[in-house]
Amino acid sequence: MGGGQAFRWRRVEKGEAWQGVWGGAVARVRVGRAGEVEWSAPLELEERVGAAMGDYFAADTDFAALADQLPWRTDDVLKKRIQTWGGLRLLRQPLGEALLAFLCSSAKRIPHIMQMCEALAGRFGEPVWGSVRALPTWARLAEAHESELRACGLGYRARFVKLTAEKLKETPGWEAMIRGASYAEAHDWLAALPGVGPKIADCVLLFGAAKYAAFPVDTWILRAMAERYGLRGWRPAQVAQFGRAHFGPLAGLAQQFLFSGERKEGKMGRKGRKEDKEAMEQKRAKGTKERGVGR
DNA sequence: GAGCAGGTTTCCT
DNA sequence: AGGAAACCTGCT
Repeated sequence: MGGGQAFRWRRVEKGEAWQGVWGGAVARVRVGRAGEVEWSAPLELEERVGAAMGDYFAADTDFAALADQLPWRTDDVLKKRIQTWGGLRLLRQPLGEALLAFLCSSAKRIPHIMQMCEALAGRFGEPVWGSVRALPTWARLAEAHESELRACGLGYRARFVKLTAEKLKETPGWEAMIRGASYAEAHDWLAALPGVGPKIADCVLLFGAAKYAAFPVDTWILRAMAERYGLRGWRPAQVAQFGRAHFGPLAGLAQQFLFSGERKEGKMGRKGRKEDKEAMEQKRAKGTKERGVGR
């Protein structure tokens, strides 16, 4: 839940459960005594949430079976990650919400992305239950003023949200269009939205449209692929292409296994990060002919 | 308290 | 094409 797929889940009940909000639903999830997943929702929302749960958690998808289709038999790195992260799932979030959340995510850490989402929901979202509000619709965001969005802590992203909202307004059927399109078509369409580049487009498709060919390349994956697959010095677009070629049509699932492993290790020690940075520095120094040291 | 972050755009060479 | 720099804000 804290894996960076969705940003509206938080621990509740002394950390024994998670509470999440999506669409018009709010639910709590915990692991039961026998290891089974239990969920609950406010009584008045129970029916609606129950109907939405399966879709959100992609209950119809057997991720273990999908993971088995990945090339782990010839890839020890991947094999190890799959063994460690066996229960991994890819959420199927409402497409518009995924787009909004990841549009806010650029150059930000998870806690701040969560803050931005809360602020947007609090200011523009419809009430779901008690003080809990949903993320705003894109139609509502199109009505918002950029200054109001900035007040939600979006910074320069506020302009992108506003511009994207206006562009989406011109294409009312965009969600269905994305769902029906091929990965490549959907990716290119999304990446043409203001503030949406290749990484965010891939995240939206992977977590909001179940397009598993998407292979988001962020700094974590860039580092993981550099270190574990010998791709030092490769650029994000190249790594993305490698990922799709190497891991196949389920590359996005492989990405999540690698990503989870890398984040876990990154939290334990920053050594790898430092080394990588030094390598980059050296590379830069080599390619840069001294041209005035301004500053 | 300067530097940086789970990127993208824009402006350069 | 490909590399920097700029863009906001909160956290370390």
